Amino acid sequence: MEDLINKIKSSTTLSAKAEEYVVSIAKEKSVSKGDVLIRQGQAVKNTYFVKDGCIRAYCIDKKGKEHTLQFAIKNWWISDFMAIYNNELSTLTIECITDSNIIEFNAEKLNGIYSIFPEFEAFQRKNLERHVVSLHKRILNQLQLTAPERYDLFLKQYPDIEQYTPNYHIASYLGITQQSLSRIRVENAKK
Amino acid sequence: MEDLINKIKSSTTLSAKAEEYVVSIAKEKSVSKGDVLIRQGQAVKNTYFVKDGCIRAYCIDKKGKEHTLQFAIKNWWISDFMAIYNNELSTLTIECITDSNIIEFNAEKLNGIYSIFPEFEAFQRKNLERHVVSLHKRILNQLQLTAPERYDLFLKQYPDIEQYTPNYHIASYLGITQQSLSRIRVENAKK
DNA sequence: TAGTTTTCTTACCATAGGGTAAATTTCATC
DNA sequence: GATGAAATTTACCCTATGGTAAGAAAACTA
Repeated sequence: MEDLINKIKSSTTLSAKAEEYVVSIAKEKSVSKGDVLIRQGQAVKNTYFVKDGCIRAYCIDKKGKEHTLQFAIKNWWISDFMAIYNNELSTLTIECITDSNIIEFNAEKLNGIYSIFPEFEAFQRKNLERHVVSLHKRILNQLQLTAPERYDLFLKQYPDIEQYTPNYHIASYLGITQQSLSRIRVENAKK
Repeated sequence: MEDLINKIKSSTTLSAKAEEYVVSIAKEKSVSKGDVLIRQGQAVKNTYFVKDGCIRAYCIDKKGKEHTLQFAIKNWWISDFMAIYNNELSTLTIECITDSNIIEFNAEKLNGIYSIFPEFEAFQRKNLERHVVSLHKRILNQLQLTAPERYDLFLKQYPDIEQYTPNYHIASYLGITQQSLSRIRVENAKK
């Protein structure tokens, strides 16, 4: 919980009351590998802050194939933001890849925080700006890098994620099959 | 200018003073096909609101190949947000595809608006939420759709953009070559 | 440790898309 | 309308990746 409070304090002034409010709507939880926090097609009730562990967000297409949109590790947020912002049912499934410790927030209350404590607007605006930048970068990477280059970059961005997740989730994040990723890894090992 | 003011009013309360301020830092301009508003590698001074016309943002990779990140048409914003938020030099070039009418904002002043008129925080937060959603969707489309499917979707999202821009810019947005797009178009025409 | 399941690798063939080049069409300008 | 430039299509071959399947390795579980 402290990590999160410090994270918030680092980008906005946080009154004692605001801090108290955040703590009051937060629920610390331990979850197990395989647990599903949000299921595709259902209403999205919560947003999660990862204390430790590894969680991923994916969607399943018509053919039943999974596509990983995001991995969340220590100090990251994860939820189906599309569903929350558009007030729709979830298109994503959020699943724990490892046993994890998380902080659960009621998405509605967290969304209502702006009217109670307007100082959170700036905090969230800055968060969203960073989020937009990272998504822009991901799109540009997808456009201009080859699969091996994207894999290199991925390993740099998530240095020790390989110990958390099977490779086929990484392949699904990169937009290739696990067989292709395996070939890339074999090529890399030769060098 | 009215379009923009109405757009802002539709998502935040706008005091007379705030409106006055926005107008005071806005410069309406007519620009010509081929004009470059922001150049890759240089400082980003402005953010643009498109009144009409068509503008695109692209980056050039090591091999000299262009990759289109965004098209902006009527009522859209365009700039190098990565550069602005990270306070870096531009990685994008913003170029007018057609003669256009735009409103130019000094990016720094627009960024300083939050401290002067905090009511803009909510406006910008909501903008950014929508932006995040659209980027998420684009990434998911890239992951789960084939090139012909992405092209279909593109035509639905930008119904009459074909009259503005050569196909090779669309190909570059979709992440394929113009030759591939041409093949797709031939296939589509057969049906 | 043996057995079972999961993950990863390898192999084979099929295919979409890339690279280069040339032909064709469309568009702009005189 | 004639000329030249720009954009699109077509053709050729090549490569990266996909799909399916099977085998090998690793990770669990009893």
